[in-house]
Amino acid sequence: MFSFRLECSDPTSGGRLGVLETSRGVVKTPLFMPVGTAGSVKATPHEFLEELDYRLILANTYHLYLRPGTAVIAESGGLHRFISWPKTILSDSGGYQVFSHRELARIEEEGVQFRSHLDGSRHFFTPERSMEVQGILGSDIAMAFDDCTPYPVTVTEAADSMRRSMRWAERCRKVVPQGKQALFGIVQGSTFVDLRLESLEKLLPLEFDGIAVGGFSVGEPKPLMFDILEEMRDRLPAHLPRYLMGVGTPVDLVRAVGLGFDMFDCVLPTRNARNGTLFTWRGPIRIKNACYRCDPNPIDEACGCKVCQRYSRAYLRHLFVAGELSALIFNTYHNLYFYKELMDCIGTSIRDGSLAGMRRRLEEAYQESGLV
RNA sequence: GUGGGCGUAGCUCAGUCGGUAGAGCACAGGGUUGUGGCCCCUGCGGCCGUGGGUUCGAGUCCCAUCGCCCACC
Repeated sequence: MFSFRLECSDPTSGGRLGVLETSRGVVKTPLFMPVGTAGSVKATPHEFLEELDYRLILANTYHLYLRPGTAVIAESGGLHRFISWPKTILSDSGGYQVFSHRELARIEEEGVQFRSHLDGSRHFFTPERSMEVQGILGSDIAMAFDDCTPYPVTVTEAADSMRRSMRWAERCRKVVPQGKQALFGIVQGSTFVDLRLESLEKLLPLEFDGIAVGGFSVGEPKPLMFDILEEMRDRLPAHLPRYLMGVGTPVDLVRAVGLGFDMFDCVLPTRNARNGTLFTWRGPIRIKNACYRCDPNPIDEACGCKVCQRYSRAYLRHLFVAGELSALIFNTYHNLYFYKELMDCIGTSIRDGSLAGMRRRLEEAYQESGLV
């Protein structure tokens, strides 16, 4: 079961408020989904996710297929049971992994030949196979298997790649017809507006449950992405959830919500936490910096998270520098709290009509960091 | 006491035939967008134990000396 209900669409800010429902629960949009590649949001027990009220996490088809493998997950009764997460799961198709490990992959019309990054073993992934594996995982929302186009490419290469993704999307749809598992199609087309619009036109007749936009944040200039999102804005059907894949920074999220996007995932809050970058309302701080050696203050005075309630920057810096596992856990917890609060705040701002102001404040705070 | 080995960046060590020094780690700053805690970039850092000598020129060759290690007495 899958449904998306649009509650309001604010003409001034461009932001949308909605409710997404699956048989495993209800979530409000705009929504940020933490990335749990291998069936776990890194450094984060499920209890923390529940505490932070995250009700939808990502899992990755490619990673879970290689390890532990579909047999183990099937034997355990599906991914939800295997990882003991009763709430909603969205599975990424593996398309992005082909992109990020493209030195190990060879793309053909039929599918992708690739070597495992774990042990070098050979595999052949097709749209059908990705759907089959996502079916075994039993995710609530499956993603079409796409060809994520690198940047930069020529318009010809981008068109070839995008059209391949569209043919693959059609094949995905045949394996997972409407009403079975929820399935989102993915718009490609690199940085070419015409290709993006063509891609969208090709997806719409396939009646996907949601429209994702992929292939951004792969090295292209940021304004280019926002220009294209703006061009797409009025062509996207209002009744479908819009998912901007792999994005992004706090400022990216506010901007993209203003362009009508409802769902996001990104490794930034969790990966950057593990590398020492912590998000705050006054900009990012790099906890490893020497200036925090003796700083008795919390990461963020304005933050209500339990890490900020208890621990000083000095202690968190020490844990990070010492390579303590707790540093990864505390840092990740804080960043996930920040992202949750950010999305809540975005929702409230849409209701208030204050999204533009919030966006300006955040842009100012993040201006100097480069994370804008 | 005798013989041998070793003293080069904060640490562990490279340094060819003699041409005024490099790496890794550490430290400092930056990067990371459908995830490997990985990784990448940049920077700081040296009276080459000390004193003589040979040489146009010594981390490198010679002498002395100090320190550490090993073996033998």
